[in-house]
Amino acid sequence: MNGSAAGTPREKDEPVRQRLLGAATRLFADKGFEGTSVQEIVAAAGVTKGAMYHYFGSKDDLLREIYARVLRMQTERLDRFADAPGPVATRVYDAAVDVIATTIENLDDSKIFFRSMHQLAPETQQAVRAERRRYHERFRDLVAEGQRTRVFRDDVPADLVVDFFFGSVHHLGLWYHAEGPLSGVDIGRHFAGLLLTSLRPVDGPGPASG
Amino acid sequence: MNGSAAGTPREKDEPVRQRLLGAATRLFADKGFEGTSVQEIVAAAGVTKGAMYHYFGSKDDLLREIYARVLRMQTERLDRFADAPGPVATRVYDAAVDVIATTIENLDDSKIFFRSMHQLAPETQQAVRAERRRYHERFRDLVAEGQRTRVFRDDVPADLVVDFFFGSVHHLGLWYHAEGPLSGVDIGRHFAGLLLTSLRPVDGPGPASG
Amino acid sequence: MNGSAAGTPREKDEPVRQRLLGAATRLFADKGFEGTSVQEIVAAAGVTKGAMYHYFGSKDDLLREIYARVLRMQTERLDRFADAPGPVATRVYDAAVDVIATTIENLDDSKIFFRSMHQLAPETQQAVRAERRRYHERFRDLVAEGQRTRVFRDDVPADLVVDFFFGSVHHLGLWYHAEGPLSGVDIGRHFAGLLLTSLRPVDGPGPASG
Amino acid sequence: MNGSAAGTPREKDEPVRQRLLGAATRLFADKGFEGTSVQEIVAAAGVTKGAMYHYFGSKDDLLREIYARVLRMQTERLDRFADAPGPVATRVYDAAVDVIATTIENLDDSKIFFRSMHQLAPETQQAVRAERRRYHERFRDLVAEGQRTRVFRDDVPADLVVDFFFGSVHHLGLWYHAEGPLSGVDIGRHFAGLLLTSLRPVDGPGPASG
DNA sequence: TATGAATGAGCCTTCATTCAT
DNA sequence: TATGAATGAAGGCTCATTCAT
Repeated sequence: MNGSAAGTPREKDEPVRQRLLGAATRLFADKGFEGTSVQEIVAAAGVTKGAMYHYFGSKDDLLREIYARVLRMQTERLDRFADAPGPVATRVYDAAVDVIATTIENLDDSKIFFRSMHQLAPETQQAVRAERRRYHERFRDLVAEGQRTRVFRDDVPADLVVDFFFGSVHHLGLWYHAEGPLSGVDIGRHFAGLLLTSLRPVDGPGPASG
Repeated sequence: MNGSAAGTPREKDEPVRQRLLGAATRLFADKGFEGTSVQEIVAAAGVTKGAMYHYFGSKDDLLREIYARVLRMQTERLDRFADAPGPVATRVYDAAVDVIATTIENLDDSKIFFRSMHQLAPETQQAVRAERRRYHERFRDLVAEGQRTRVFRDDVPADLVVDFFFGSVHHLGLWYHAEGPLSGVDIGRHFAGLLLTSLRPVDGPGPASG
Repeated sequence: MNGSAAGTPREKDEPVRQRLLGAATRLFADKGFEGTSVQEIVAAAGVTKGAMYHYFGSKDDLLREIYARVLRMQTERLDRFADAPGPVATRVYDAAVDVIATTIENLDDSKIFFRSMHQLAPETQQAVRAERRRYHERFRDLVAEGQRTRVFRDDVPADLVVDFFFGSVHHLGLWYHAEGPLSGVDIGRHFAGLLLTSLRPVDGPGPASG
Repeated sequence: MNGSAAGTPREKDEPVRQRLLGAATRLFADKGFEGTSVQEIVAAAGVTKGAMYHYFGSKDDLLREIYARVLRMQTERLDRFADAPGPVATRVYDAAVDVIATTIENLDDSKIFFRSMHQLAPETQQAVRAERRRYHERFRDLVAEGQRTRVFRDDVPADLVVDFFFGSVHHLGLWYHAEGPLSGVDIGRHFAGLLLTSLRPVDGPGPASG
């Protein structure tokens, strides 16, 4: 018989834990992991230090959870798009639009991801990299499928295409602002369009021949 | 008869200052700005703390100098390529190859640049952003020139094209390793090729139509 | 069954805070504010640095508390004597004896007060000066009352009389030693006697005419 | 054949030394001895650190010189007044006026004297105290002479009278401002008048009997 | 006589974490 | 489940002083 008697159970059961993760995400994105003190996090979450150490083993633990949450979501979504029916070009396009729109919806997560990787404990860091690499390979396999079927040019290694595109994705947190005229999906369509176009078979690697 | 009499005086005139900047660059890239202690920097440079504070006003000052050095170099190089004669596609291609090769040659600088911006004092941060914006605009103007002259597609805003491409550039530090099979110029040619291809006039924005 | 159950809770409720203030007072008086390190204070109080920064925001904060304590006590005592019934000469005499005896009882506070004022933050300094000025004015009004009623000579501005007398008070810390033959009240009676005599109406300002 | 060829020799021979002492005096009075860095002193004097360490053995040495200068001047002046002809009351009065006027003319010296004593090396401190004590005794002997000759009341120890009066003198630095309406001599006459009056023979030690 | 780069010890403060309650 | 006092290590920085020139 706990607090779930009234209100949505999910949000009532672990409100402290969620508030802590939310506050930590916002602060880590704004000021960096090392630039944020545990005191600031618990103050922003409206709890005390003792409470935080009840739910999380350490400050690093908070960061680890944030990474886990991001990776879980990204993997789930990519799987859905990659496993969908339809031509490979469409699947790549849709997955590309989605990853950009999703990244923009969770821009704080993205800011943290590439800025704070080196703060994780070595083993955690390796685990994150491994999971990330699986994600990369999933996307690369899609590209390679397009290359095998002659839908995409094959003079650029598929791995390199993925690094090319995901650079643009990861960079979003450094320039995108919600106040601008373009929504996340707008950006997604533009970027995915550039990606698909860049993969069209070409005559040569140099500057446009025409 | 040492090198300072007639030879290159660079290594003898400011050896301590240069050693400090070098050590700081390496360490900041490896462990982050906040993860690196002044003690570690001076130990790596083989001097004492007092010496560091003789040449730099603070730890922040070291970071500021690193940013200034990067910006100066990047601006100089882009100007050279943008002002060169020849068709706009060639100029964009050459500049794109160069920025990637140069970034890879100075990968530590690149790692620091986008990870530690928020550690700079607000005014310094603004100055860096302003200088960075000028660089962005210089590149964007090249793209826009190509769009005006119908060499490039014009259904994607030139600013967005620049953000798309430079995401890939800035991301290099997160995956490129010198031990791989591809040199900086190799990567540059591949990425610049993808960029140029992505800018070819297209029928529509969706997944490749034909 | 310790003192905190029913006895005086003072020693048990805030032992660390009080020990810190006591140690700081003693050391600041001996070696000056800048000549005393936080390390020395916490060692003398038998706690760690972290504990000190749990109770006080900074080393300056300790000094500020010492000033506040002194000012509170002095103001309270002067008010009591000034508001007492009886002729003005008696009230001035009693207040003068008391301030001297009290100063001698808290000689460390007195040593700190006039030696370390310039170490306070500008705003704190102003607040202390303002409170000190109110004290001065309270005493001055007593003197002025005596001048108006012809009990005291009125050829010396009352403000100047107060500065004259309180110089002697503040100077106590520089020469008084408890080992001497005279108690605080002894000194108080002598100094108050000199003050009262100096205020007797006179023929002229020059050297004694008779 | 040194720089004394042009200009007043005295001021030309040791201009650096004098400028350093002047700058140090001003800064020590403003910010305290420990609150003033050697760098600030040499900057204010317009010389370099090396120059300072050429003329003075240490920062402490500067302070020692300032104390020596003050003591020398005060002793000289008191001697002149004490050894003058005339009644003892007049000599005390004149000496009292002079010490106040002189103190006000050199208020920075006075501020330093009582605030920074504890910064001197133990031996220097003892030497200063000894010299100071000789000064005190010289003045006390004047008072005692007046008591022996029945010009002054003798129910207050002469030593105490001197401590009483010199408290007022030393306190000047804490409240006197040149912008006020009263000159140094004005204050001197008022304070000396209060002193002389306070020394008139009285009926009893208590509050004025009338 | 004067320079200024370099030293090295020490200072104030912050902070993640623990633990008795 | 939660508190908050207390710890202890580490961090950035200042500064009087020295020394080769």
